[in-house]
Amino acid sequence: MAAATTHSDWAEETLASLRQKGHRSGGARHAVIELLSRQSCCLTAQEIFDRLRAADSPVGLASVYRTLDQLSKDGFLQKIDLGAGTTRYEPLHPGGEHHHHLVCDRCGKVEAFSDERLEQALHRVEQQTGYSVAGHDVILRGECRNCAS
Amino acid sequence: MAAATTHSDWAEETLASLRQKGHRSGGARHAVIELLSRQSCCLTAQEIFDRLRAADSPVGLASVYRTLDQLSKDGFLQKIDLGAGTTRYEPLHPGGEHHHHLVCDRCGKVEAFSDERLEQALHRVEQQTGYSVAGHDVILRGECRNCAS
DNA sequence: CCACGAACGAAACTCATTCTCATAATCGTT
DNA sequence: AACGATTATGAGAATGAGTTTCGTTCGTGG
Repeated sequence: MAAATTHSDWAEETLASLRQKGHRSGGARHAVIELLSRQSCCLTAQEIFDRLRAADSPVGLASVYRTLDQLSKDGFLQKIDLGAGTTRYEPLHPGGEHHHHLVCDRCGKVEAFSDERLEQALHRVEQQTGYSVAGHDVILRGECRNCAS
Repeated sequence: MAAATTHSDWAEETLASLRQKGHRSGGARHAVIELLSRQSCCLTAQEIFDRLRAADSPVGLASVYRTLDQLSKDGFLQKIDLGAGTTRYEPLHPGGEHHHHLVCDRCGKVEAFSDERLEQALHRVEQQTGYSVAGHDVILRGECRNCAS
């Protein structure tokens, strides 16, 4: 695989980008980025807030949202809306694999999947639209193996 | 074309299904269904509420949500979450064409598209997951022709 | 070390959606 | 056609995610 970024790489690159853009390094943003870098699955803002509270980094909820918003705009996070009324966020590894999500409507479990042919089909459609497509979201809904039985 | 349902068919089938399930026919639900049947593009609950208010059918917002929820569960409506914080709904024509959405991040415009190869790729992925997949959502985001210039 | 301005946190606020509950309407039964 | 059981409805309160405001804190260049 062509140099997929590791978790700590992601945090470093993200912080470096912020520094380069002239931002200062505050404690709240650093804590959010550090927490995100250690997660592979997607988190909600509230979960991030709660976990940082439970740990030794009492951040404000507003700072969590500010950070998530900023990182999403800069392309370091992917916003994922699974339809449950809360947005989820997960690190986006540039050059790393691109994946989508599979949600169990019954138990709420979320899994990731990726498929090259699907990406190709999406790419082809994106060309045809006439839009300059910046990205796409794909969500499959159904029942997971456990719930289906 | 292979018997795609017409708009009024959709309303009739939807009402028939409710009757068959032992529901009574109230005015609010009927008004919501009737309004939806006349729309091809997706609407938000608030838009439905406002339009019915503006017309001669003063329904309660709770009734709008109740109806939308019920019809979604029964498979007559598709819930569409475009990420703007509000859920949209549109009639689902059984046997009719299945489409997805293209959203302009700048002006908010929504267009529909459909692509057979994309559906095939999705279907193939769905088989591989091990889930019993009930449906899928695909959203393409970008800038429309107007906004890109 | 200072001053400036960015980053922060608490709390008020917005807005979509859900809940509660009293009232009105529907429909099978008489 | 009236009755009664029960469902549908609507107003408004409640919830909860996300945003805004604003005074305070803190990082950083000078």
